[in-house]
Amino acid sequence: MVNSQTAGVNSQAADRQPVPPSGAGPGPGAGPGGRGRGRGRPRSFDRETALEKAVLAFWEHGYEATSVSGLTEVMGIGAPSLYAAFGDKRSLFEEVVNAYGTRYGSFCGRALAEEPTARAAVERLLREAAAEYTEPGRPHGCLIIHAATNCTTPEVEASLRARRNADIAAVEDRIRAGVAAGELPADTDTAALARHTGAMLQGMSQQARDGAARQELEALAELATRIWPRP
Amino acid sequence: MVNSQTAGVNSQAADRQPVPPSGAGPGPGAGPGGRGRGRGRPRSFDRETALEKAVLAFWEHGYEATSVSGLTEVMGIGAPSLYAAFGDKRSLFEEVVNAYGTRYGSFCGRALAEEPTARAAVERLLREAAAEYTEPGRPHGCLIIHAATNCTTPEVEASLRARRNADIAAVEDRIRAGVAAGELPADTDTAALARHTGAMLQGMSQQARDGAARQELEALAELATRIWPRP
DNA sequence: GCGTTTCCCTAACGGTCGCTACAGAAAAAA
DNA sequence: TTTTTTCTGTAGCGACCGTTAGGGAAACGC
Repeated sequence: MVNSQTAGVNSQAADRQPVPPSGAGPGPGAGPGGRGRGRGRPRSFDRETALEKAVLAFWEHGYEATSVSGLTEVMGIGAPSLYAAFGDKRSLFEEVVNAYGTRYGSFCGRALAEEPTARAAVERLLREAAAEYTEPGRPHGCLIIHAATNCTTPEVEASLRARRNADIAAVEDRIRAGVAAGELPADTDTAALARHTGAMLQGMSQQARDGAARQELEALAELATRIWPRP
Repeated sequence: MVNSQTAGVNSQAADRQPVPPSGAGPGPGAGPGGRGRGRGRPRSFDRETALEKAVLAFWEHGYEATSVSGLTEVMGIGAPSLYAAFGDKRSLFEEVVNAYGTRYGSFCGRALAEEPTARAAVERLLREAAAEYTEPGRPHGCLIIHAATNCTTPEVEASLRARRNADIAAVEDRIRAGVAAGELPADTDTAALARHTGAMLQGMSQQARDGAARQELEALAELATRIWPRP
């Protein structure tokens, strides 16, 4: 009665893949949209640009407070185009979170991977977070931390929570590697140090949202590194 | 056309005062509601009990995600009774925040006021926060920190933000007093220490929401105090 | 040119939101 | 008792939510 179709899930099988695994470069076809060759009319908007707008919207207002009509407005497309290109709101948000991670959150992984010691890695992580969280011209703080607190959709909340805990686990892995390498005492409480790093990141993100300036967050980062065992 | 009344603000001038400044004790009249003597039918529910339920609901789900229908359900009253007793959703939330502060957040002010030194005050503040934020049988974390992030009503978000910043300012006042008393070096960066304390509280609150146990938060609190100038 | 395929726009769906008119019930005051 | 005042339950308001038919319009392969 409500939906006389098969099961009313989704009738049009649009492309909807997060990112087509095309070869290197911007891909074939310089036209707008340009996702290789299709049979019919090509998309009239740039998917990546629209996704970036969605990232900024979700980043600033969070999952719930960002309405689909608000999304269509900032993305410059109609609701049916949004649903055809990204699926429903949740899958768009999922894609947004991934895009955020690669475009804005990559400094975390880089700091952990590129620095020679665990201590230097965490120091750089916190220092760069102070800058990232207060970068002018974009929302302050971290999307992963703030976009899905107090959410009526528990799965969304749980997904970001899992991401946060995974990030802390990554820090702990790096610290453990430092202990194994002999940089840190063998009895170092790696879990506590990692959790402390995560708590500092989360506190800094909240402070950034509450109006703290970059210098203040950097002072915070500097303070936080004092707890480490003397080198 | 929409509202043929005067301005449609509020027709019934119910009592709606947050807490009647009655004398000490539970007040006159042991009956349910018992707000002195009124002329008509007395309220059939206990206002304080209902408010406490609202505190827990807002605490757990936040301002936006707590619907009025959800509130009426947990409070055990109908929507008109809620509006007559507490005004609209926002003023109820305001009252909830105040009630939370006096019933669950008072440990902050006590720690700052009762300890002999600034360092001991902050240490106790963090240690007790670890316990408060993970207390079984009630929502984890802090309502002030989490109930109005990503809010479609900017005033509500701003109100809690102001409260957080005021709390940090209170910590800084205590630290400054410690400097003035000679407990701490005269060149102590009081603002940074206070902000660090606030960031730790916020990080601990988020960790509590993300599933951290009391012991883990206590380890965090212990770590955080290492940054203080040696006594 | 053709037909086909896909996209975009308008409009609307059912559901929930915060909020309230209205009438009836209940208790205090007379 | 009667009168007056207030509370409570039903039922519904308009607005917005996320989501989707359905009908042109546009660009492809041929």
